[in-house]
Amino acid sequence: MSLGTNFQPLYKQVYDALIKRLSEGYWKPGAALPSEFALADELGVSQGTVRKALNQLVTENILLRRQGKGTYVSEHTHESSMFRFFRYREVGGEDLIPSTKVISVEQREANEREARKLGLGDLTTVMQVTRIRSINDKPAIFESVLQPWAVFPGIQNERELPNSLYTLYQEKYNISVVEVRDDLKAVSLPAEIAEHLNLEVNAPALMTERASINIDGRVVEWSQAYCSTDNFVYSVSLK
Amino acid sequence: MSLGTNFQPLYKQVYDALIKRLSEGYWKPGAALPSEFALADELGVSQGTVRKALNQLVTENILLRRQGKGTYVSEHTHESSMFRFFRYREVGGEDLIPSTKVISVEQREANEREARKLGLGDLTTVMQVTRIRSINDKPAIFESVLQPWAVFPGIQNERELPNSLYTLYQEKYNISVVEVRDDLKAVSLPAEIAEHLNLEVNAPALMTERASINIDGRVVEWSQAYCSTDNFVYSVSLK
DNA sequence: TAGTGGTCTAGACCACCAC
DNA sequence: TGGTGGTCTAGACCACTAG
Repeated sequence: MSLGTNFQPLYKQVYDALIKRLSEGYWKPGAALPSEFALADELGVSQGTVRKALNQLVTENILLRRQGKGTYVSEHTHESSMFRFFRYREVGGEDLIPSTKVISVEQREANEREARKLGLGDLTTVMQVTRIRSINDKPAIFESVLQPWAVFPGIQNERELPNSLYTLYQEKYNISVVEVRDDLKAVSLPAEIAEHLNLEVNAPALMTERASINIDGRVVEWSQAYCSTDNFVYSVSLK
Repeated sequence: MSLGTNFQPLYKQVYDALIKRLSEGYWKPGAALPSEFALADELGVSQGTVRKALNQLVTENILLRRQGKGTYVSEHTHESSMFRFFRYREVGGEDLIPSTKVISVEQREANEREARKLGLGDLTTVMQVTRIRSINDKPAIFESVLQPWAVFPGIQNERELPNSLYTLYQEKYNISVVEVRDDLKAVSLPAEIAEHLNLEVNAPALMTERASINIDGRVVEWSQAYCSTDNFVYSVSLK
C-alpha cells in the first residue's frame, strides 16, 4: 500500500492513514466511510486488516459502526459525547445538561504559562471566553476558556457560542477533541468568582485546569473552571 | 463449548469463562496461562476466538502478553499499576511513589451510608485503616480506608500493611481491583486532619471518595482521602 | 530448535438494514 | 434482495524467547 516505508504493522499504517484523513476533514462528522471492502481495495490490504484499524477507532470514540448500515464519523453533538468530558454531577441527582451563559469574550495575548500549556509558538493571541454554567438553573461552574487564534482562525468573528463549544470546533474549525487532561485543585474562591456563583468569598471550591487534545494530538484549548462542591462533585472512573 | 446456553458470541463466552476462573483464583497473579492453542482446544473454539478474548483482557490490564513467552495474570505490585490508580502528582515534580505511615487500625460497624457505598448486606463489620501518605517525605494525603469483613475474612489479624493495599488484597484475599470510581470535592480541612498534615485548620483541601471495584464487579473497598493542593494536584486524562 | 504470541489473509456464515 | 458490519474459522508466515 502507498503509505510510506515506515516499519509498522499494516493495521497501524491503515489506522494512521485514517486518522490523517479524519484530521484533514476528508470525512466530515456524521458522514459515512466507505465499506471495509472498499477501503481494503483502495489501500491494498485485506478486509480483516481494515477492520482491525476501524475497530480501534471505534474504541477511541472517533468512529461509530452500525451493523447493516455502515461506519460513521462520531459527532460531538450527541448527549453521550457531552457527558464523556463533562464530569460534574449533582449530588444524588440525575445527569442534567448544564445551561450556559456567556459573561465576556475578549481578545488578548496569552501569558507565558498559558502559551506553554497551549503549546503555542509565536502567535500567542487568544480569545478568552468566560461563562457560567448552571445545573438545574443553579449557577454551578465559573469557566474561562482560552482559544488560540493559531488553532481557530477567525474565531473572533463568532457571534453566538453554542452550549457545547466542541460542537462549534468540530463543525467550523475541523477540530475534534478526543481527549482531555484535567488537573484538579482545591482553592479559596476569589471574590469576583464567588459573586458570580452566589457564594461566599474564600469558600473552598474545586478548580479544574483542562487541556483539550485534538485528534491530531495538538492541545487546542485550555480552560480553568471553578466549582463549589456543596452541591456538585467531580466524578470519574479509572480503569 | 460447555459454557451454558446463553446466547452470546463465542469470544464473549470465552471472556466470561476466563474472568470467572481469574476471579476464583484458578490462575494466580503472575502465573502463566495456557497457550492460545491449548485454551482453544480445551474450550472447543478456534485459536482466533481465544485470542480476541485474551486481547480484551489485556486492554483491561487484567492480563499481560509477551511475544515469545506467554500470557500472564497482571500483578498489582508493579509500579506501573500503582500509578494507574494513584492520581496525585507533585506540581512540576516527578512521579514519586508515596511512602505510607499507618495512624490507626480499628474494627467497627459501617454506618448506613458506608454500607450502601460498599454494597453490604447484613455483615457490616469493617476494618478502618487510617494512614498518612508522604511524597518526598512531605505529609501529603490523609487517607481512611474501609475494608469489609465480608470481603476480607480474617483481615483483622493482619500484622503489617504494605504500602500498596491492593497487593495485599490480591495476594491474600484473591481480590483484584480493576476499576476505581472517584468523587472529588473541595472542603475546609477539619482540625484533626490539618494537624496530621501540618496544615492550617480550614485550609481548602481536596477530598476524594473512592469505591474500588473487584474483577467480579463487586465494590470491595471504600476510602476517603484529604489532600492539600498547595503542592499537589489530582491529575487525570479522559478519553 | 521448538514454542509462544503478533500479523495478515481468505472465506464462510450470520444479523441487520434499506429498498 | 443486496450491501453492510459481526462472528468464527483455518492457515501461513514472522518475531521473540528459551534451552
